[in-house]
Amino acid sequence: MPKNRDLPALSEAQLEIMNVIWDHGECSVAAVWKMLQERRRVSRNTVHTLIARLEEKGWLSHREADSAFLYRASVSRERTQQRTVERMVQTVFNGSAEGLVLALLGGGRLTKAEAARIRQLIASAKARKT
Amino acid sequence: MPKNRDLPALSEAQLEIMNVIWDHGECSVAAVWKMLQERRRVSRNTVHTLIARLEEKGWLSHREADSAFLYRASVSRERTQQRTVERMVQTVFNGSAEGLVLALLGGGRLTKAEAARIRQLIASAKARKT
DNA sequence: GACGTGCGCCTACGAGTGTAGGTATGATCT
DNA sequence: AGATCATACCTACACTCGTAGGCGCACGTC
Repeated sequence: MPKNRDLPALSEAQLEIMNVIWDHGECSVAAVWKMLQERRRVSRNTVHTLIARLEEKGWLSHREADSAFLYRASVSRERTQQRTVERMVQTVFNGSAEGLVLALLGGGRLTKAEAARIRQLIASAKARKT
Repeated sequence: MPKNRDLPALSEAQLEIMNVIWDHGECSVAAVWKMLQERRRVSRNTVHTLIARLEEKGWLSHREADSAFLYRASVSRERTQQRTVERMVQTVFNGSAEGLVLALLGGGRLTKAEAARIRQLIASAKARKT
């Protein structure tokens, strides 16, 4: 179980793979390939290479089943997301978490409903902590 | 004026450069180098190469002054931050801005004061919008 | 006029990434 | 048994990135 403190950030293509596996649990290469295929054309071998490299670095592990390898994530999506956000707060927002929230709200990309739900999230987080 | 819609994400070293220039306005290579030098050892030529490549891609532009080039950002820090957050919401949080805020709050990295300020930010954003 | 110093520029190199072609092996179908 | 298919693995290539060495030019100093 590698602590993903050590792991560097995932690239976009790598995240695509991880997302599929986080969504579907254990997957064969072919399964991941088919999922990706729905959104963009990519070769099976490309997916294999990406998966193999992710395993090398500790993001995935596999077991053999039914004459094919099933891969599963060795790092949870939640911890990865948290690490990514922390990293971004540091590098892009100079350590200011408020800066990030400001950018999120100021981007003009949020619907009112989203903004409302976010407000509520933060309110309830406060309730839990105090 | 390139819309940074087109520009891909900045790497960490690239962001280091951009942050210096965003903080100090127009800078010569030597100036940026000295700023970075305070935090980590890096060659002047490295800084030059990074800056040149950033200019190639439209993040920076320069003018000549006093027998040296002064570089300035052609994309604002705010828009870059917003683009980065949006990109992250899409790729890491599957389009869910709430997911991002949840990860931010759940990371255990925020002090109570930070959380409070964030709440206030969101409250005032609401006030401005309604 | 020689000389150091600062600066822009060209070149390079190792690592990582995205992409994929080819090969070998084992299962399945006819 | 032979052909087809799925799968894992090896190899490769172009590109980016971080890092830096070295060259040449201009300018001030001695």
